[in-house]
Amino acid sequence: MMCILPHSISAQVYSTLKREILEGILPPGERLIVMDIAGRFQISQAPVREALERLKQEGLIIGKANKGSVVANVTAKEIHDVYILRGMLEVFAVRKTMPLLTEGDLLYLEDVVCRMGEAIERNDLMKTVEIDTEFHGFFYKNCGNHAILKAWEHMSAKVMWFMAISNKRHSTDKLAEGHMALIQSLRSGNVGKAEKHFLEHIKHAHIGFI
Amino acid sequence: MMCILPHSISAQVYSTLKREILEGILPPGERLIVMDIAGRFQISQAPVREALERLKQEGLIIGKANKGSVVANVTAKEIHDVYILRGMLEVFAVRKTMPLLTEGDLLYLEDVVCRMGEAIERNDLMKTVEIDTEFHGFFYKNCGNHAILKAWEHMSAKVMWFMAISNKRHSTDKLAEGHMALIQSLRSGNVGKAEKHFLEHIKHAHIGFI
DNA sequence: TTATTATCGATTATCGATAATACAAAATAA
DNA sequence: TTATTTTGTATTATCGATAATCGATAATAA
Repeated sequence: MMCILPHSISAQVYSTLKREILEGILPPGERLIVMDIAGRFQISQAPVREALERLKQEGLIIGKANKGSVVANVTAKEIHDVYILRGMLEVFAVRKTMPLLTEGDLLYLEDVVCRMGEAIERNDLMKTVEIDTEFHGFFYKNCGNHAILKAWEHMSAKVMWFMAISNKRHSTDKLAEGHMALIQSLRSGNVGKAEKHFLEHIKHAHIGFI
Repeated sequence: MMCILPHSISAQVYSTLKREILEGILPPGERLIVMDIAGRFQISQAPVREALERLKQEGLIIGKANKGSVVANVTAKEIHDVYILRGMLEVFAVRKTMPLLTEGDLLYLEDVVCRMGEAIERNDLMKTVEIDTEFHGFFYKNCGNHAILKAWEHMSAKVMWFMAISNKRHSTDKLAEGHMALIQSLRSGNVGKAEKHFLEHIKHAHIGFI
């Protein structure tokens, strides 16, 4: 209950609206009227409300009481704020995960990057962004700290949004190579070096793309 | 819309259920049936679902798809995980806020601690916990990083829960004094010292009370 | 004019009922 | 017996309609 199931109606609405926000089809400031969306999907208001609630909690939309919701605005300040938080968390996650990495893990990560390369090849922006999130999410999932994983899950939608915006302005060519290089650092066994490498990677992803 | 308004029905249900969870009236594992709660408050299911959704997102309850929700369990591991995360965030928040503190801010914080003392006097556990959250929330609100404030808001309900549990086992006598001492550190102007003091305070609040 | 109050339209918040789902237990077949 | 299918029950997920709320605008009074 109240879990947004993969196949539930609210989940479909959530996914669709999220994609449209990330792709810019629903630009910042665009109003999201429950009844309109319900009509568009030919469903009742309840699942729409649930989907909007989740988007709001992830910061993709802003809702005012008894008024409607609008697509949030992405500011440089906000990207910077998230970068600071993500930097702290991800450095921690990499530090904790790295000593536990198996060869199987590294092969998995390389496979993820391969799939990312394929998504980039066919210009599939959404898939590219999703796979990037899968790559970084690996460390949050394996760092052994559930609270930090939750914090990542709370902000990952915004990170995806930032990435989608920046990748429309800049080339994604070097994205897969950059991740392969991260794996190289992980293989090196030098934790301090890997932490710095991830931080630099994040910095580039957030600040460099403004 | 979909903001839980202070006076909306869903907000009342949320507050009541949260209080009952924190006070232990609803113990871990207790099932929360939408229809039952709706009947108890003499309302329909919609606001109940909204309240449960929020409790779930805060980690106070766990919901399985198409099954009901149950009150979550508090484990030592979980308290430790939240402590690690909170330590990182709050040290950052204090570091950023401290140089900006005015005398008015310090007087406000002292007033907060006074009110905390009063709540402790009259054995008002919930109020004590709320005021503690207000005290620490001050730094998240003023650190200038909205993402970190959001992260705090996501975990503060759990922090309140941990505190409520621990304060039922241990005395709250020294709680106000402890916070006054924190303000002393803030007045000292020594940022490094204050950071360490806050970290020690958090450590005590989380780990020491298990 | 200016301030205050009343009305209106748009949109959410809430309602009560129905449909869909998952789990457990009972029935059936091998 | 053991595995599979069916049925039943508890509970959520969804529905369509009504009530409550907000902001803006119009009407009124000073």
